[in-house]
Amino acid sequence: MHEATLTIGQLADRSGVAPSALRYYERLGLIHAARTGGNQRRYARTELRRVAFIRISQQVGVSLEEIRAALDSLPSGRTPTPDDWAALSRAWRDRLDERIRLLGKLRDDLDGCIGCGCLSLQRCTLYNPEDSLAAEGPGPRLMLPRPGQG
Amino acid sequence: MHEATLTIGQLADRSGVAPSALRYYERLGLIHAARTGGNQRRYARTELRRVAFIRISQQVGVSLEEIRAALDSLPSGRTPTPDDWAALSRAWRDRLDERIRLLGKLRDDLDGCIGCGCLSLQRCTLYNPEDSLAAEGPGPRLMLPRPGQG
DNA sequence: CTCCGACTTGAAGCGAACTTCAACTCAAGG
DNA sequence: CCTTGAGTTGAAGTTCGCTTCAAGTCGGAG
Repeated sequence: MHEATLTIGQLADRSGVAPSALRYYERLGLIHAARTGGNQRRYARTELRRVAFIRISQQVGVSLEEIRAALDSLPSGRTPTPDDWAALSRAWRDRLDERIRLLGKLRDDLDGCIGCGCLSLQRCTLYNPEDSLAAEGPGPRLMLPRPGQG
Repeated sequence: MHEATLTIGQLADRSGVAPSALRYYERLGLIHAARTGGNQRRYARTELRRVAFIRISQQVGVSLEEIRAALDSLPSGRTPTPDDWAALSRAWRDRLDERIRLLGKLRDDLDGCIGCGCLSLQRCTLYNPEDSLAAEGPGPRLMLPRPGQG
């Protein structure tokens, strides 16, 4: 016991991420696994940290594609140090600040409009909260919480 | 000029929402339109306010299904008053506060972890920010910014 | 009346992030 | 050796919030 590597089930249990999601992450190049003779995945323990970083980044509102790009920027030769991870985390700080700021503004405006009950389209500050309304391309696009795009 | 009703194109222009989206909202029962003899939609001006409410609610992070439920709770007999709209908006306040609070906590934790560079799964407060990790059902589900889905 | 742009419909597609399924192999215990 | 649970694959399905398309109709100007 206390093996050096983890099976996909073990990584799933320890990270709280479903095996199917882990395989999906691997297809996207977010995590990596060695293979046994019988073609089963064996994860290094450092992959736990990668998975943690992925889930935290998702909470910040970053897409898997951007997360992949961030992970690719980790030093390739050596095992990433705490400082390496801290640098990546710092990169999300501004994202998070901006999201919090926009939501805060929305709340303030909503409070103001609860007072007046206006909801008038062009007039109300609520309706054009300084960005949004910039449609680009097909597919679903929400105005604020958009789970990955800018 | 200054007609009593709006065509779908006019409503689209005035609300900033694409005609296809407006038809979609109608299919979901979020907005309603009368029809001309030739089967074209004619929107009452009050629909403008409904559309505004829908877009604002989306920014708060509410799903179209929940928005529909909220709109259904408006008085059916009369045209909604500013107070009616204010009551609905107030209902989203708590949602918004909670989202802001969670993001704020994430930011603070992220700051803490930038200091230590830990990202350790079970130990780090970042990884289990008091809720999340409750999978239910198929389909995509993000942990925080979830644009509407549970 | 003709024309053209705006409108109608249903069905299909898209993008993200996964899950589910079927059919199969591997690994460990008895 | 046999069984059983865990792992493998590729393909297809799911959810949300739309957009796009094709094929046809409406409506107002000239």
